[in-house]
Amino acid sequence: MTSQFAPARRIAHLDMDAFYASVELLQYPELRGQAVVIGGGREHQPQVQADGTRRFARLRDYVGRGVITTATYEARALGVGSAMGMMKAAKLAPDAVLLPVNFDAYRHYSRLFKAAVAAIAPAIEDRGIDEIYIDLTEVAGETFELAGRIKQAVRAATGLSCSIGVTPNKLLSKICSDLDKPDGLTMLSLDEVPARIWPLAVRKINGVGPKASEKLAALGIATIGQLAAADAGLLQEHFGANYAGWLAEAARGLDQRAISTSTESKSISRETTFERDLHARQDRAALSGILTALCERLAEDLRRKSYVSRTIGIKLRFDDFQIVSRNVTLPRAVAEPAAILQAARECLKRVPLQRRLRLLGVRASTLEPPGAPAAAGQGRSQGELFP
DNA sequence: TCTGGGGTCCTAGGACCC
DNA sequence: TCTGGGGTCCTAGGACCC
Repeated sequence: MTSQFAPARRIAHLDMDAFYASVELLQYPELRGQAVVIGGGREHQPQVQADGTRRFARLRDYVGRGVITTATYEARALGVGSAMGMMKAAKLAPDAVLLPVNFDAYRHYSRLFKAAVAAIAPAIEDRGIDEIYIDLTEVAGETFELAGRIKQAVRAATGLSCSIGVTPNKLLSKICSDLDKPDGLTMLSLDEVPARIWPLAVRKINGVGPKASEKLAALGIATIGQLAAADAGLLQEHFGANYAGWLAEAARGLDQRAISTSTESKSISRETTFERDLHARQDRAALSGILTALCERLAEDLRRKSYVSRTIGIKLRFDDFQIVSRNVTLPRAVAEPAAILQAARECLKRVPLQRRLRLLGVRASTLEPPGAPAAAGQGRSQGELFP
């Protein structure tokens, strides 16, 4: 794709610092400097006391199956962090302040920071609520000054800090935004990859997760530099041609992916983990109520986002954490709760339900805008087969 | 008393079509 | 009596990410 005439790309990755926790600190400034974790449901709201001060729940008070979504840097110093079960975290940091998630507030600040960036650099790829890629290639200005201006604009719009990496591609920028957190700004060119990227753990590569890094470790490959030096045949043997080829490119800091500005969803889903594991027979009524509620919420999501869905699926997680899914593609797209529920029930019939269930989810995929003509050649309706 | 909820992409096999 | 090479659509599972 890169022609010899194309200008060198300048891709930024911007990551908000401890985003959920930082938004909470805007509302509760008296917690600044303390260990604070965000997680759980609507319980443990701060209580306003008679003298006007607020009383906060502590991590030790938590009972349930929630995980931490974000922790302040003070809390991270105690060994707790994202995705850790809160019961486990409570052992490490019982005195940490516990706040419930407040997605409405996070979405609000997410819109604010993205709008502030878009006013400077419009080519933005959304990567969730708290991070974006920005293509600065066509934006006038020297890179360091430009990145500083973006950080300042984010702070002015939200009162929050962020960390930015700027490099020739998304892969390196993602790594670099994490190198100097919080409030960091890291720039890197391709010829700096050996000195600054190769010493890092392979896990720092976006796309190398727990499974792949463990397999690599077993091969004696711990750092990105070792990955870059690894034998191509060896990698292919263990990871397949596709992933092995990508690993080798990534280790050299090469990545041609363009910024994607599309906002179309591929699927929409709702799921819930029960307070206690449920059995298909003994807890039939409870499960039925939960399934109905999930379908209603999914229908509401579809309506709000103006989609109809041709494929409805369910997801179950059993008490042993095994996940199974079933889905069905319908002759025509649906969005009504009753139609979703009917399809979900059909899917559920195809799952053996011996074990207790921990989680139930409903998913809508093959999304279309409502009223769009059915895509030609898709599906095989009885009507077409037997005119 | 481990382990949330919302997503994307990839793989692999089978059905079916030309 | 057997052999093709595409291609799309669909399902289920898994890795990974925020």
